[in-house]
Parts: sequence; structure tokens; C-alpha cells
Amino acid sequence: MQSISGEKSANAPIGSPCDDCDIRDLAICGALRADEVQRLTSILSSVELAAGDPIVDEGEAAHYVYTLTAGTVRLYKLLADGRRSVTGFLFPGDFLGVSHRDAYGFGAEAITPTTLCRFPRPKLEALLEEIPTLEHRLFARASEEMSLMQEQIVLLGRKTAAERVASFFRGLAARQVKRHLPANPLSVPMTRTDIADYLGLTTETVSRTITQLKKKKLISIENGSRIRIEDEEQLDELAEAL
Amino acid sequence: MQSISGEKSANAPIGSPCDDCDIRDLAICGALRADEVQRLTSILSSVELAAGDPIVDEGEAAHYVYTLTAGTVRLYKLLADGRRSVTGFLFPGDFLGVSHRDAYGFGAEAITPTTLCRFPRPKLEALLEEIPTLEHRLFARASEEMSLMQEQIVLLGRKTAAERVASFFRGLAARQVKRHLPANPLSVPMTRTDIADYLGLTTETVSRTITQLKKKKLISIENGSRIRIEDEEQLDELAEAL
DNA sequence: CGACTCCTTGAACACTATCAAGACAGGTGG
DNA sequence: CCACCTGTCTTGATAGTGTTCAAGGAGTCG
Repeated sequence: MQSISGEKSANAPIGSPCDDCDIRDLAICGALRADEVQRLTSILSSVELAAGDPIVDEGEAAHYVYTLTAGTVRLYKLLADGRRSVTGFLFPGDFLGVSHRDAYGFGAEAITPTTLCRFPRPKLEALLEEIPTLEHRLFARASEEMSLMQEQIVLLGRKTAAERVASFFRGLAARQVKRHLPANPLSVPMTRTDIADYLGLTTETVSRTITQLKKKKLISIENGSRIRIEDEEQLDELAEAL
Repeated sequence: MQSISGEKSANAPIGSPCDDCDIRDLAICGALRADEVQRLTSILSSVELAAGDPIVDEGEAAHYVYTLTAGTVRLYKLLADGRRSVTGFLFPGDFLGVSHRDAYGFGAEAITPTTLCRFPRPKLEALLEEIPTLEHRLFARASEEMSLMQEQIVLLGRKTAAERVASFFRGLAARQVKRHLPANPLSVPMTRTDIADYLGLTTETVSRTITQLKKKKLISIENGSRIRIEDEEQLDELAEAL
């Protein structure tokens, strides 16, 4: 229930200054002065998690804001009868919990071994007051995120299964490029069930659709969680119906 | 194409100071000093639109930020083959275009006769720099909006037709309450097709589902666009499956 | 090498979409 | 004031995409 309490933080006990994660790597710090970066660093601590570990629960008091330095995270919401909707995936550089003042609006779990930097919310907010640039950056991030969410709404509301899966791969590729990684091959650390819950489909439909894309030579599968886009043009066309 | 150019702004030509809309009514101005309100007022102008008039087109340069003072607006995105996804509805007090720096990420059209206040984006951004409270407010708004979008993602990804329609009515009621209007009866100015495109369904399914809710006595229809919630408890239960 | 989880594939079903009329306004003009 | 006209809404019959139920295969880790 309290999620992060018992994690095995081998080399970075909770509360210790964050050694591994250099926050100057974060895009959000681009325009900060050295002393400002120093102050940000002073309030964060590091958290290490194993695959499957919970990070926050939906409804839990939002005491911390996190940023991901390594690994992959899924965000999800549950309905009463257990139906799950995965509302997003986080990769290194992404933030978690910025937009929640009181309680987290979703659950979050590590998909792979994951490293997070954790900011106590009150201290972070105090810093936001002092460093307006920071809030500007976070606002810009939130705007980007809202655009992605709208794309997802279109996907869920109006796209076919094949279009959804194609869009998903396209999105993964785009995020790899944004992280300065090669677009190919795609690293797909999440399970078919995660993907299904993200795309509003079932595991079976995702699997069948991937098989179809493979047969059509739009993609090829190297290692289950390692997928190569073979025909980017056709995949794009399918994804956007544009 | 350029949408707002030819509107019949009877009593408020473009560029004129905004007479009808008192921005002090906007929640966003809650903590502003009188002189700050004055400066905000000085940069806005009023726009009057008839039902069906376009406000902005998707991809159009985002020169303005709008806030709705009267009427109802739909936001939508189109796929290449004409499929439409309505990503949201705006009511008085809502903002449009805040999160878009370069180009609007969606189209917007008036559903009913509508009055908008328009801020030139560059001037608004200059004010944001000077009045940090303003950016705080907008950020808080954006956070709320992101929560609603996540709810919508769950709705589109995992809810049945009946649950979607029930959730929709619940949401309408909540927004009426937030605007200090009675929760009942619901004012439903949008067409069945708008609702369908918002819920990821077809017009027919929306109509049939409403008929079912009516038969189950969860709602009653007074005037087509005037719906009364008869059994709030059961409707809530259906909406959230919670 | 066996137990696990994850993934794939098959067959039948169900929910919603599609196709097709008809009913019901709301507004216009005779 | 009524008839008409147009767009919206409702209802019916049929079909389709994706789900559900079920089982087999593949990869992984002890």
C-alpha cells in the first residue's frame, strides 16, 4: 500500500543526496544557473526499484514528485471490477506527479529495474516560487503531454486495432529519437497486456495485430521485446490514416 | 480557413476593448490585484459567434488565447478519412489555446451562439512573466484538465457504451454545479453526433443507449436538449463501475 | 529440465457499427 | 397559420471488428 517504503536502495538510501542522477541532464534545467542547479540537487534523493515494484498508488497522498533516470514505468488507472487502463509509459527524463497537488491521480509501477530521483513536493514548490524559469519549463512539459494525451484520445476513440498498434510503434520510435537513441530497433519492455491496456484492446488482439504487421513486412521481431520497423512509410500511413 | 475573420461581431468589433466580459469573473483572476486585473483587461477584445461558426482550425498559427464568456464550444481532431474525435467541450469560464505555443492542436467550433474574450498571445505571455500568480493559476488549470483527460482515456479505453453515456451525463452535471448552476436538469446543447464523437461511439449507439437509460428510469428527457437525472445514485454506479 | 509467465493461435460469441427508414422537431416562406 | 423542408433523432435489421474462452508454444530462471 505505501509502495515505495521497502525498496532495496542498495547504494542510495532514502534521503541521501542523489549520486547517480545528474539533474543537469534533465531538459528542464537547460536554462538554470549553476547555483540554481545546486539548490535543486540539494533537495532530491535517489530511489532504486526492481521490475514490478509499485511506485505510487492511485489516490495516495502526493508527497513527492519523481523524475525517471533509468528504466521504464507504466501509469494506470483501475475500474472497480479490475479493468485496467494504462494511461502512459515513462522513460528516462520523464516526470511523475507534477500535476497532482493532493493525491496522485494514477498508479505507477516499474516495468524494468528503475532509478528515480525524488523531490519532496513542498520543497520543490518553494523552489518553483523562487525560480520562475522552472515553472515555465514544467508548464511547457505539461503542454506537450496534453498534446500527446489528445492524440491518445483520438486513437482510443476512432482508430482501428491495426492503426492503434501502428501508432504505438511510431510513438515508441519517436520517444527513442527524442532520447537520442536510434529509432531502430524498438525496445519494447512492456508486456502485450500492458500494450493492450494502453491501446484499449485485449492481449489477443494486440498479438494478432502484431502478427499481421509482421506478415505485411511493416515490422519484424528480433527478440520479442525487440522490434524493428521495416517499412516506416507504410507504418506511418497506417498509424495516422493520414 | 482563417475562421474568425468574417464573424458578425455586432456590438464588439475586433480589437475593441472587451465591454461585456468582466474578467474579474474568471477564477483565474482570483488573487490578482486591481491594477493587474486592469492590465489583463487592457489587452483583450471580444468576439461574438453564431452557432456552427469555426473559432480556430487545427494546425493554424496560435496567435490568440481565448476564454469563453457565453455559449458552448466543441474541440475536435480529424483523421484523414474524415473520422472525427471530439476531444472536449468548453463552457463559460474555460480557456482555449493556452497550451499551444505555435499552432493549435485541435479545431474549435461554436455549438451555440458564443462570446469569447481574446488575448493576443505575445502580450499575454509578457504579462505572465510579470505576474507569476497568473502562470500559477494557468498551471493549476492545466493540471485539472489533465486529470479530466485521463478520465476520458479510461472511458474510451475500457468502458462500455452505457458506462460512457452515464459518465458523460455525470460530467455535464458536475460542470453545471461548478458553474453555480443547478445540477438538474442538464442542458445538452451538443448533438448526438457530437456526443458520439466525444465518447468514441456512433450516433445510433448514443441514441439507443439514452433510450435504455430512459427506460430504466435513470434519466428522463424533457426537451431533447434538456435531460433530467432521475436516479443519480444508479447513474453514478453505472458511470464508474465503482 | 521443469515451472513459470508471456505470447500466439483458433473458434464462437457479443457488442457496437453499418445500412436503411421513419419520426420528430424547428425554422421558413407561402 | 399551415405546409413544407431540412437537419436531428430514433428505431430496426444485419454485419463486422474485436472479445471471450480455450489451448498450445516459446522463452526464462531457478
